Amino acid sequence: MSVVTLKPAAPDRMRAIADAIEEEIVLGWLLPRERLIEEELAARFAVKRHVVREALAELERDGLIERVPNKGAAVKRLDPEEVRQIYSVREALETLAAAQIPLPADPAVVTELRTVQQRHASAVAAGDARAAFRANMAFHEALFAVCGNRHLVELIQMMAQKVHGARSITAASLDHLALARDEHAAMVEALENGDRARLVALCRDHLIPSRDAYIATVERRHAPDKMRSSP
Amino acid sequence: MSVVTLKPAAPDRMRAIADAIEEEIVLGWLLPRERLIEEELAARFAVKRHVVREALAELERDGLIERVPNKGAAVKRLDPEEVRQIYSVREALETLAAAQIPLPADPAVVTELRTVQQRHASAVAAGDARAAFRANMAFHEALFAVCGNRHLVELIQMMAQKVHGARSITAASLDHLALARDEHAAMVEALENGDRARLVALCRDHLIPSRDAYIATVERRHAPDKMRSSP
DNA sequence: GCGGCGAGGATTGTCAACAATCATGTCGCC
DNA sequence: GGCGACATGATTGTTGACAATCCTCGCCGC
Repeated sequence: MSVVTLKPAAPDRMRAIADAIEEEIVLGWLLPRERLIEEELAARFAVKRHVVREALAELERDGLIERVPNKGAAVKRLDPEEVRQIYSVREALETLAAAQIPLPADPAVVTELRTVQQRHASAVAAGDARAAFRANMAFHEALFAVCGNRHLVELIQMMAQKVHGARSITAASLDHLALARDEHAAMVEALENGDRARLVALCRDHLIPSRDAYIATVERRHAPDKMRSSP
Repeated sequence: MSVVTLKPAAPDRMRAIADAIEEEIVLGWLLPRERLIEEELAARFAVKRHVVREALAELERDGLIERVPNKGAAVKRLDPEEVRQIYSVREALETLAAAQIPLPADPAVVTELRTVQQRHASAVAAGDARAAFRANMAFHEALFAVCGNRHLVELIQMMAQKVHGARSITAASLDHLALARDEHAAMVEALENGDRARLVALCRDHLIPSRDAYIATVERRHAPDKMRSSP
């Protein structure tokens, strides 16, 4: 690998922009109902509008934004019932994957997971929400990849993406970040000890905090159309 | 709803073309490794190349075709191991959905399912593979929609799509079609009688024939590059 | 005869301008 | 003073042409 990155071709730029927008949504830089206008984004990312359009289409398929014809795109507002359903599916998928992970785990896998987990811990310690988010994604990807079923892993990531718009509450909370860090450590431990029941339970319970935090936040202001401007 | 369908806008045409190509793949009109040329498709469907490009991107995301930059698109060749993994996930998802369907089922649902099922039966009797395929999809969509979790249903459809390229073996086989028809009838019956165990078992076993037929076909000619032209 | 090599054709990727559509604000009328 | 039609501006959707890339095939030198 030397000069390969000079020609990002087509899909790469599109993916890069989609990921960037996704990150801004997760980190709360972009709020629900906020509009995303193609030309503006094209200028910000220094690409042509065509590329932005494809990225927006991708984000719409992933469930992060909504697009109405001739009107534009806006980050999707997730209603609690939808979030509950998604988390229900996530629980099923992730426990299924956890149940299929061969135990005892390969030591190399444990080492790799520990590396990623420490990257996450460092980010949490530094209060770097963006790095924490990235490390968190990397951890889960590496963890579930061990189950051996690539398509199952893809589904898990897909469903995780769908609630990324609901993650801005927990993504910036130090309490939640610290809890996630500890749970990651426990997962690696369970993996190392070959404790399947504990691993499955950890994967299931790991989902609960962010789900409940979002639902609580939304339902606290259960008449969201009452106020229109800042609180 | 009155004059809504007059302006298909953008996404509808794209979806229509994607569906059309998907059908041709499932029915065996388009064989694996066959190339899909944008301009050719644009002419055939009487749309601009831009729309075809989006449709191909969609089909690539759905796992039906493969695209390499600057080289073009071709219908994907599924290797048996991948098919096994997909069916493994499908089994998990569909049994999960079947387990969540409220029983006893709403009579209206049973009536609707019976209607779709009879459409399928008629298509099988007439030997109309295309109509059978459509009715089959409609039946499964209606069946699993009863589980109440929209996102789970989407996942089920998504995974079903991924093996559509492997369906051309069974989609034209009268034996398989007749078997599927009978199994559909049994499912409706189990739904009506509130027999959950039977329903779940039927959903699981319903997947087996097409999976095994494909794997057997591929592994029978386990040196697929030997012959290049028509048999 | 055989392998590198370059020209040509086919196909995809990119671009900028044009057309269609929707939201907003303004003016005239009741 | 309120309400509706209209003009305007902002934004998206579409089109055709242009550029970059890759594969095929024939040619030349060895």
